[in-house]
Amino acid sequence: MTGTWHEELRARGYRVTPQRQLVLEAVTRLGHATPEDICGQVQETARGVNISTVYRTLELLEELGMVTHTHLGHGAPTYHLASKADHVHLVCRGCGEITEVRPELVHGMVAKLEDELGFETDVHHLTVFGRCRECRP
Amino acid sequence: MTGTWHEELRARGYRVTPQRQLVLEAVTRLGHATPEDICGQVQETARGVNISTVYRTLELLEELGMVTHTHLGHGAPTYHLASKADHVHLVCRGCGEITEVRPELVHGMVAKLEDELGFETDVHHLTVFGRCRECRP
DNA sequence: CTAATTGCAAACAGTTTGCATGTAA
DNA sequence: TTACATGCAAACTGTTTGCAATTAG
Repeated sequence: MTGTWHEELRARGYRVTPQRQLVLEAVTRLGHATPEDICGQVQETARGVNISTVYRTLELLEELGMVTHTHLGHGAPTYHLASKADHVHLVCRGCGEITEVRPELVHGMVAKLEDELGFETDVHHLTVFGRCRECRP
Repeated sequence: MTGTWHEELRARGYRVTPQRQLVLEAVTRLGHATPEDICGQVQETARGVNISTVYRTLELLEELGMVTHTHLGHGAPTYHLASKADHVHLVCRGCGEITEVRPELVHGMVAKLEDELGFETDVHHLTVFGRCRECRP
């Protein structure tokens, strides 16, 4: 598994660096992590990695299809492993709780957008804001 | 119609100021406008209104339920009149086109989230990213 | 009058960029 | 050896805040 993306990077003319490995490990371990979270995690594990390197690496990993990001609130976006991203996010405006739900719950909507408009939904990036059971009026 | 929200403001101890009227007019005229767009529009119409006043006013109007905002991309959020906000946004990652669709298209999803999880969806804030017919692979 | 509101400047968070230095291949 | 990557500092965008001056009621 480790070798796989090393080849992928090299095949495209990119290099495998310790920083890139550390960032990917941090995304794997943390899930739903902001660039700053990732930077912090990496700095604990080892020597410092600059925040701008984290941004550049996340951009690269996203381009390679290994990670994806979502906007869960007002601040920084959060990053996931793409392989663990098969869910939709619910964000409660009351308590701020983030819930991951099965993508089947939105299949009806996705099918309608497809049939009526030819629009292909990016389900992994979908975030639904609202109020959870506990926070409803 | 003009008088209505003036009363509303005063009743809550807020004041009706020229700046607040101009910002509301700009939101009405522009639709899908960022704070900066709104500031620009207001400055054309009349004497300058500071960007920080625009932010403070939008916050107030949102609290009063007169406007809402959505995040349609990476940059600044866009503001609408709440009375014209009864739609869901589709954003195409290819051409950047923003489409407004009838909220009925997502009623199935909303009902499922409600039934299965007790989650109340904020439909007006919902933005679906993906690819439009023209930009699909 | 006087408390709410504004403008301004400064602080702030998140992100991007230019460039000299370092390093994977 | 050399093109790619990093670190650093500086610029930049979007937003918030403190405070003195202004103004609606």
